[in-house]
Amino acid sequence: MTGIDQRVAGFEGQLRDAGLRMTQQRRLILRVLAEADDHPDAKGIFTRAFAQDPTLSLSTVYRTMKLLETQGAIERHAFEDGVSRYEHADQQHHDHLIDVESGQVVEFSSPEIEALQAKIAAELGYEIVRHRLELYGRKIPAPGKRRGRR
Amino acid sequence: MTGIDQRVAGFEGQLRDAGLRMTQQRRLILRVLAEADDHPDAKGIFTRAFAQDPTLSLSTVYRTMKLLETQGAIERHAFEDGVSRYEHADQQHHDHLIDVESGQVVEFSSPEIEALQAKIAAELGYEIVRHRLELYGRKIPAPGKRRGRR
DNA sequence: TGACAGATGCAACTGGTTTGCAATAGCGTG
DNA sequence: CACGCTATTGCAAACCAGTTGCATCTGTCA
Repeated sequence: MTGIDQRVAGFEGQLRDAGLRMTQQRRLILRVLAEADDHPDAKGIFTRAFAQDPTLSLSTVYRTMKLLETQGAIERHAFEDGVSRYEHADQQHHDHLIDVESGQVVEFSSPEIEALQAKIAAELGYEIVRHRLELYGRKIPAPGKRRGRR
Repeated sequence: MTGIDQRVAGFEGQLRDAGLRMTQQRRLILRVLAEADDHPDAKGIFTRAFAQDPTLSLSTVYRTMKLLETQGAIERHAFEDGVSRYEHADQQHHDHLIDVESGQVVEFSSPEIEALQAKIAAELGYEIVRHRLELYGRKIPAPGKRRGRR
């Protein structure tokens, strides 16, 4: 899991560079975030971290998330249910497809769509600062029924 | 303003058809909605309606909005600030571009993007149930216009 | 006009997130 | 390594959009 370790190191570096203190609770939260491959919300992060350190408080999680977000270390998304979910930002840009039945989040990216967005915005006299694209879908039963896949 | 009147009539028809009562407060809220050409939130609708009838309560606005939404008479959107904003649904599908400086909302639609979304979802094994596409942009100074910028 | 279920106003409540405050603990200095 | 300054933490209270229980009121239909 060196990938995770270096991700943690990256987080730490970002904080240090910003002149912030590296506390136990931040280290813990950073590790939880680095290990997450889903899109946990504050409570989820808190739960995972709390298991390691039962003195951690939820407000510290919120404060840390806000901090990391303004540092640009993580991204915050609010899907339809309204709660904020987080993911580390050390990956290329992508959008999300949410399975309406399971809540599972699938990431995807489409340069074509991005290009179209920019074109549309330009036609309206705008330049895009950021965007939000979420697809809510239902799994289609595999046609051939071939096994495997993922 | 017959456009508004017929929109109100449309709302009333939808409620009647659903076997619901046409109360004074609903009539008022319906009118406010029909007259709105922006994307007001519950408080905004309440404020406008309250000016006509100071006995109206905010919870009635919330209840009515939920009702109209399930009737399909209005659409609810939650942009980045998280609060629910509403617009009447008697128009064709469109997405939104939000001016990050003024908060102004511009509507647009792009069959090309919709098609791409469907294609992407299909490739991932999903069929789209609904989607959310919001562009956050900044107005570009008109091209002919001199004025150094940026 | 009367009866009754649906609708309203009010206040209390919810759930996610933020904040004031006193106590604690990084981190640079001596 | 101990010291001190200030950032950070935990806790509880506060916040805010939205919801809900309940007693009262009012459309609607006979």
